[in-house]
Amino acid sequence: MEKGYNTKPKEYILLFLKAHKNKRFSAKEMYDYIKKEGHDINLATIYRNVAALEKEGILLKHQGNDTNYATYQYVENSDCLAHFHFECIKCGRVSHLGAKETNDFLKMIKSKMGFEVEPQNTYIRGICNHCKGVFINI
Amino acid sequence: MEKGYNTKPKEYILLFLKAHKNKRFSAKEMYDYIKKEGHDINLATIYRNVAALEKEGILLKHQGNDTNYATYQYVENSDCLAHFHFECIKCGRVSHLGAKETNDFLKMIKSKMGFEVEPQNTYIRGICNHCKGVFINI
DNA sequence: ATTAATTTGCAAATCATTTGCAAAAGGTGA
DNA sequence: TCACCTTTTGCAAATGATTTGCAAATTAAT
Repeated sequence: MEKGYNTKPKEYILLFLKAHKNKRFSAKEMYDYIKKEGHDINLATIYRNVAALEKEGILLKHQGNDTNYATYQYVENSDCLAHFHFECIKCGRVSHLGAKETNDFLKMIKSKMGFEVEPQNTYIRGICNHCKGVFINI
Repeated sequence: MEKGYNTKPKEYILLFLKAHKNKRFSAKEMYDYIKKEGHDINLATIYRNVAALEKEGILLKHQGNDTNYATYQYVENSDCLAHFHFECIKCGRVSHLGAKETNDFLKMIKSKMGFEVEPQNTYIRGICNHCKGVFINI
């Protein structure tokens, strides 16, 4: 769960982002949407909250290469959008890399290469634990 | 070659970036360096020039995920030191991830997942800089 | 309810980047 | 080389996203 106090603004932000999973919104967009829903909120509060939520690993932050503002999105840990896949070149089994590790990697790629990666399309190929005999063979 | 007029400021910028290949600099950093070299230049001029040079594909632009400013770098077309590959889902172009980044990722995978990855078989899919209108890095 | 710690709202501050405009410089062709 | 037209520069002001200081409000625990 999220750390810190449970406040109205934080709740509005998370409710909104969870209701629009896997889409990315700028602070201003969240602000407008939440206002439109009839709730009062302050833009600075949104900035403070998304910064904290990102640090906690609850939101993903994106800095577009062509836009001058950041966007944030809520992703389920179990969502394939959030992670890389492994495909075993021997048995074809596909496993899933954690969202956190994936995100660390995405950040690195982005900062080092300026490359925009789409995890859901990405399969990393190698030899899986089964086929290596590390665990039990099928 | 670069388009447009050949002006002093443009020359200073390119000379500086070419003298520091594969490193990235913010507009302000270029400004400070060029000033320190004893040349006069204006910050707005730097912004206008790097924007143009990026459009021409001469410079790579990076928007760091943690910084709120863009950086630019001059990259040789022939630079290729990688094992990991990027495959653009738009144009199919394949580029190469740096050896350092590849290795960092391999280590992470190994320690987190016990997974043995074979980089040469691995294609990471996304949208390449070329298709984003930035630069080709083959 | 009291209290201490945290968070909010507001307005002002920051900071990177962009823009308008007049002056300066580049390139071309006579 | 000079005249001419186009592009680029420098400057200062504008913009736009994000951050910050601070007093007031809210939270969670006692």
